[in-house]
Amino acid sequence: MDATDQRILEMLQQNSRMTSSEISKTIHLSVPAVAERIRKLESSGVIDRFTVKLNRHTLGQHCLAYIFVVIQGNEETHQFRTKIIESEYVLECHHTAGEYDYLLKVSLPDIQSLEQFITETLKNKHSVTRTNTVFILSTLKDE
Amino acid sequence: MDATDQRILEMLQQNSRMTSSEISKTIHLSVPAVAERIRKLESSGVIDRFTVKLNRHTLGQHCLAYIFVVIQGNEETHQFRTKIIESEYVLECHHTAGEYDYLLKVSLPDIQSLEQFITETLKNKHSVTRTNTVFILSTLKDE
DNA sequence: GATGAAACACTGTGATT
DNA sequence: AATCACAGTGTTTCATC
Repeated sequence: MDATDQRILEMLQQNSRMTSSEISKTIHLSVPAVAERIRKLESSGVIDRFTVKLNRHTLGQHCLAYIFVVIQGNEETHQFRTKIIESEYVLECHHTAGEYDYLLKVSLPDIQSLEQFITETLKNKHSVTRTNTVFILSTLKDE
Repeated sequence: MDATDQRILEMLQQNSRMTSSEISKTIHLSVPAVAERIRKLESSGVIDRFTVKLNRHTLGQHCLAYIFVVIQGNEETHQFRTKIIESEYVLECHHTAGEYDYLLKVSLPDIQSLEQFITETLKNKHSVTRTNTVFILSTLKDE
C-alpha cells in the first residue's frame, strides 16, 4: 500500500464505477497497471467490497436512530442476532462493552414504524430487558 | 422505482463495479436499458454515490468506538463541527436528540490513539464539557 | 425498450526496467 | 516484481426505430 494505492482508493471512494482508464489519466500509470493495483487491493482485503450508498430520505426512510439493547439468556441472544441481521431496517449491529449489550443503527419510514420495531421485533419476541433509543436529528458526516 | 430497479440496486450493493452487460444478463433487459436505469437512479437521488467499503482491520484500525459528546457555546460548536468533519478518524457524526449533543463513530489504530483523540481533538480545543465512549467489541452487521 | 455501429475500456501477451 | 505497449475482445454509447 503505497501513496499511489492511496490515491486510487480515494478516487474509488468517490466513485467506485470510475474506470481504470479514467484513473490512469490522473495518476500517470498505464491502464493494466491501475487494473492490477485495484485487483490486489481487493484480494489483499483492503477493499471489502464495491458498493453503493443509497439515500435514505429519497427512499422514504425519514427516521434514523441508534438503539442500545440489553439482552438476557444464551438461546435468546442467538435468536436475537439472527432476527436482527435479517431485518431490513437494521443498518448496523454492534456488540458493545459497557452498560448495554448491543447497539443497533436503524432506519425506518417514520416514528410509528420505529415504535412498532421496538415493541414487536425487539421487546416482544426476545429477552430484551431494556432499550435506550437515541434519535438522530441530522447527520454531518457519513463516511 | 419498480421491482427491476430494486433488483439492480441489490446487485450494485453487492458489487458496484458490476457492468451493465452483466446485469442485463440476469434481469432480461438490454444493456442500454440497464445503463439508463442506473443513470436515473443516480440523478433522482436514490443512489447517493458509488463507493468502496474498506476493511478497517487490514488498514490497521483495530479500535472502533462511538463517542457521545456534550458541547457548549455557539462559536465553539461551529469549530467543533469543522474539526470533526475533517478528522480522518471520524467515520460518522450525527446531531442527536436527548442527553448528548453529538454522536461520533470513530475508527482508530489502538486505544492509545483513541485516548489521544479524546483528550486532544475533543476535550482540549473545543468546549466539549462531557463525553461518553462506547467500545465496539465486534460487529454483526454493517449495511 | 431494442438494435446495430462506432467509440471506448479491459484483458492477456511479451518485452523492459 | 512492477510496469508498459499493443492487439484482440468485450462493453458502453449514440443514434434510430
